Amino acid sequence: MDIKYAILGFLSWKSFTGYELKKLFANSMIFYWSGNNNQIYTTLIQLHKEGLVTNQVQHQENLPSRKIYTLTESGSEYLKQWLLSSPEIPQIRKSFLVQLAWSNLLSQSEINTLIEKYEYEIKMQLLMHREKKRRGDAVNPSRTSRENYIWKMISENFIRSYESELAWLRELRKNLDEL
Amino acid sequence: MDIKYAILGFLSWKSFTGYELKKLFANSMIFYWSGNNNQIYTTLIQLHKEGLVTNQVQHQENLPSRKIYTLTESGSEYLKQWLLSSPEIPQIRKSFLVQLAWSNLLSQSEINTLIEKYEYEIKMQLLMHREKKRRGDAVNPSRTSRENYIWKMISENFIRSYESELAWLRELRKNLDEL
DNA sequence: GTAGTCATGTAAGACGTTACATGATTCT
DNA sequence: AGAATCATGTAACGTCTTACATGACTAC
Repeated sequence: MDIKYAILGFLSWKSFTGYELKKLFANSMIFYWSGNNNQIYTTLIQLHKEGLVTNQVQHQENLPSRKIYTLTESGSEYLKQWLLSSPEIPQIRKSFLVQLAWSNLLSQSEINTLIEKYEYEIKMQLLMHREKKRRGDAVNPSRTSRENYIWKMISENFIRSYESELAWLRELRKNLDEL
Repeated sequence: MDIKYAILGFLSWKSFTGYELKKLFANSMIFYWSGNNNQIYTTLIQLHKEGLVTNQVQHQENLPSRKIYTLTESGSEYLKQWLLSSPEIPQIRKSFLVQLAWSNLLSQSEINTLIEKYEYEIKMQLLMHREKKRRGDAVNPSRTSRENYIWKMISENFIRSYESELAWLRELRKNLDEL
């Protein structure tokens, strides 16, 4: 999948500048791109060339001008086509599992340390996500109750992934200790 | 993370040719790279330059020659250093969640179709993994009971991820129907 | 005075994929 | 006859990341 659909999605919510989009990407987990300049600005320029978005330059005093991007009719159509396309299977890459796979080269205590470090990282992620959900400061267009529910469930999806990982880790540790 | 550690890991198990490694990657989920020629052969050449592996050319009649790669002492050291390094957090990319996020543009029945398609894909993945585990034909060095257990738990990790996803999907569907 | 925000853009490079290239052998 | 396996390698390209570049303003 491509960042362009995520950008078109944001613009289907409301108009944004590249700078604003960049921050939205940087602060979200669902929209998993880093939010680096290169990708955002060049994608916007390309979408503009293809007529999927228009922009309006807003001059400001004492601040740089901003380009406010708006979705066009054909942009909306293009996005909708993608929304209806068959979902891809999740791409899950856990380099920790690769470390574990070759942990035969490590001692029992080195393995335990490795697992503990990973467990700590996962717990931190979980805390972050739970805190974001609790504070309700996660991005959420919330145009309808359905949309609001869907965005909450998207947050919940991440939380459950981490919870499932922790449950798995507890079992792993317990059985390794008994071995 | 880099494919080179995964390759060094395989070679810490036993010697392999590039072609064999390619198939190992293509058939495994944990070692999530596609197993394309370019990456494998060029990485092996680079590892050889760095002295982390050596190779021995084996000429065969009626078949192309093969280069059998073996881990060196310094390759083993290099791998071990990485094994001891702090695990990265999992990289989870679910483009389906991006589709869901902007599903405000879709009708209720279009959303349901989308969810059903995704559910089907996840179920298929789960079946595949369960079947692989049941048949016991998944790659597993199984040099010690500890290693055998760890590799089984790695398979289990994938199965649980998909099970957790399905449980989440059931809840999503149920509540969207009631909304 | 150092760092951060606002705002846009470019350059260089890492990582990964598909496809191209060769050529004999074996299976259906 | 056509496809797959064995075996190595290269080319072209897509995607994403970090870092560079500018310049004014604001906050500590």
